Amino acid sequence: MPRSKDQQKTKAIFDATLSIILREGFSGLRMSEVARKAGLATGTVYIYFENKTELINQLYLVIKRRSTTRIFDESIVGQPFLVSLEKIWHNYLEYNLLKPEEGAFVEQYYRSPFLRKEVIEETDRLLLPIFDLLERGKKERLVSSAPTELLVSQLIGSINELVKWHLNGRIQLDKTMKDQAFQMAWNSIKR
Amino acid sequence: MPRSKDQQKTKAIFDATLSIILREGFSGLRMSEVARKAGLATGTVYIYFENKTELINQLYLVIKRRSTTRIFDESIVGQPFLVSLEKIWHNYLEYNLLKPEEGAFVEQYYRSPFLRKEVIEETDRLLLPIFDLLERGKKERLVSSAPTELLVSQLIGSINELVKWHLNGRIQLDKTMKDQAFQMAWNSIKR
Amino acid sequence: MPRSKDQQKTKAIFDATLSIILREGFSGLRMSEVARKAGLATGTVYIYFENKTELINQLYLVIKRRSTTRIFDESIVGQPFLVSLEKIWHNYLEYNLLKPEEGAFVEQYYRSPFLRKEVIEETDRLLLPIFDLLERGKKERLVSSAPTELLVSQLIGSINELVKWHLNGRIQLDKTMKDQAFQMAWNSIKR
Amino acid sequence: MPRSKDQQKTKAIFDATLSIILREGFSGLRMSEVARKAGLATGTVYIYFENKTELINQLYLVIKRRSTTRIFDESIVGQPFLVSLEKIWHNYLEYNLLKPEEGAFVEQYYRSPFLRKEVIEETDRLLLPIFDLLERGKKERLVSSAPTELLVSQLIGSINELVKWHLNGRIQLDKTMKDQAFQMAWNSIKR
DNA sequence: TATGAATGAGGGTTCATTCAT
DNA sequence: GATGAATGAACCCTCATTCAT
Repeated sequence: MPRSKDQQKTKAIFDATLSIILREGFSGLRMSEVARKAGLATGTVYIYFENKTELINQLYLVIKRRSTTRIFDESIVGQPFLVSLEKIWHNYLEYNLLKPEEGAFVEQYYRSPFLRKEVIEETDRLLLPIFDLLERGKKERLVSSAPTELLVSQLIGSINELVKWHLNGRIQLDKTMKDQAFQMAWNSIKR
Repeated sequence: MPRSKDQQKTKAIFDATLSIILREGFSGLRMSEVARKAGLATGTVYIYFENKTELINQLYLVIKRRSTTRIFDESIVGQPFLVSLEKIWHNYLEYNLLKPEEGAFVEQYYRSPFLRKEVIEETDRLLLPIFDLLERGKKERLVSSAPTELLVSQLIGSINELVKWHLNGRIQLDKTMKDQAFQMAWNSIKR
Repeated sequence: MPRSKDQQKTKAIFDATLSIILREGFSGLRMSEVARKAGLATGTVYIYFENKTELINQLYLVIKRRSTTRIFDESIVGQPFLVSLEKIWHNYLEYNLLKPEEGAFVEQYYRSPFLRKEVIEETDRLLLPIFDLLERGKKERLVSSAPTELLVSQLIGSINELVKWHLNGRIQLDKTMKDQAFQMAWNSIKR
Repeated sequence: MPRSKDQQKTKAIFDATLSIILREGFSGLRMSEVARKAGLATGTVYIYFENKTELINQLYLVIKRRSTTRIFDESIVGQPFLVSLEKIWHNYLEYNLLKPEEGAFVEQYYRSPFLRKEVIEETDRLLLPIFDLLERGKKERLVSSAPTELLVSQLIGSINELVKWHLNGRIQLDKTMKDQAFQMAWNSIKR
């Protein structure tokens, strides 16, 4: 049995799901529509995913793993603290700009009846590298001694909002703007 | 004369709606459940709101108007810039801590199929006072010359995330933590 | 208690009912709409009529009685047969052209779940004068010896259809056309 | 391969619809009842018809097309005028006696909120053969010179009423009665 | 494995009728 | 009597899931 075929269909289903959620939101997500957009029959989706909840949770996991991998890549290893931080900060921003559908999905997942705690616990752990990095920054006396959770939340929160305002059209994010935003972020956490 | 339309019932419906959305999310919002929780018959809800969309949009408007009024109150008038800023910052934080159900509602409204553009346009205008305040801060050479939209988005984004982490239990928001958070916010925008 | 007030309201309710049925059909008939159009509160309609069924049946009776009175008036008494027949034929036609809403109502009443057999039995008896007239025509050797029911049905059926086609716009009913139609009717039953 | 959409089911739905309307009238037509009577789940009806309106309009079209085909068949071609006319007249009568449910449906459709103008326009065109036939009768100097619309309406109206009176029990339609009725019809239009 | 018709519980909305004022 | 807000059963339609092919 061609495992490759499976992979393709799984991807088609994920892509279809994301594009529907970006356009119509979670409540516009119908399994038949996912199938149609993925070029499959409705029943086929149920061969790949036990049910809608499973599909959504799997997709959440995939997105979180993929995005973290891309964002942290090798940015951290063996680089000066601030270089790493800036790289990660930009990676995070760019990733969210590039994949607005994933952002929309993740945000809605949190408030959805599909959310599964174990999944959240697993994906929370994906943030460890940024916690580690900031701890290092503290040790190097570069970063404020405020609790790391606070530092991380503020970094993330401000980027998330930035992306929203950009997608809204309230902010036009060019190079300068991004640099200013990073400067603000850095100012907020630096010692 | 029959009983006349009742302000209290409107409130009961709004409260029921919010509490359901906090617990179950937008997709768990059933009109029959709203009615039950509000102590009314299903049909009665339709006397007060033409349909589900209308109920949700009206509620959004009410929440936004009420919250902005509370947050901005007289904090701005005739006070030194930084005093105003800190007051508003704390008002915003406290309001969101006090009414997590409203935050949950507002966040989901944005991605919902119920969203109506005119409503967003109206509520966006409610943010004008904070824009004005920051412009004043710029004129007084206290605040960075970065675009005001950027400054506002960063202030808001970081508070929103802070509240989320608090409600998640990832952050324990005591007085010290709040002060540190404000200090970070101020550091990010000050000149 | 002023009985006149009652009469007026009853009439207002009947008129409202008819005008709604003409525009929207039986299935568009809502008690609240009847009340609104009659300038009354919903509950008031229930003071005058026990329920919807009662309202409709009363209205049917009133219409049938009124129309028969108008159609037969004194046309029959002491006039030559053909003069009576033509008068009645024209009365019937004109009445239906004048009150299309009553025609629409009566037709739909027959197929409705509101129909009550006793009412039909009573109103059927209203047709007796035309039966009598045709019997007289037979005795005077002016009219075909076919069963009177057949004769009556054919006279009525052709007028009803004529009115429908006129209201549809498929036929433009002017004086000539009406005379031609009567001539056809007469030709169909004359000996 | 799944079961594929089924002609038989369409028919079952149509039959169920007609039988309900005959017994209960248009206002007694509930989609769930249609499904039950057709031996299907409610949702299944919606696979075959987009909604109630669509079901009713499709049914109207099918009935009108089928009945006209049966009524006109080859009765008209290459036969003397009066032979054709009598055949069609009888066909029309017999069809309506045979399918009272279709008559009931058609009559109510006209007054219903489901009526769609294009459908009426299309089905009106189905009457063209009888118009043509009568024109031919006029050319052959057999038929009165009255407007063809008038002639057609009178023929149709009298048969419709005849059928109603028969179904009511007011007329017992045997062979003799039918012949008399045709004679009346012919007398009404002949030159 | 793939298909898509079939299922039926469930949700939004309507509207005849009631009843507190 | 008059009012119109309140009630809740009932109806239309959707959509996650199943299953015959």
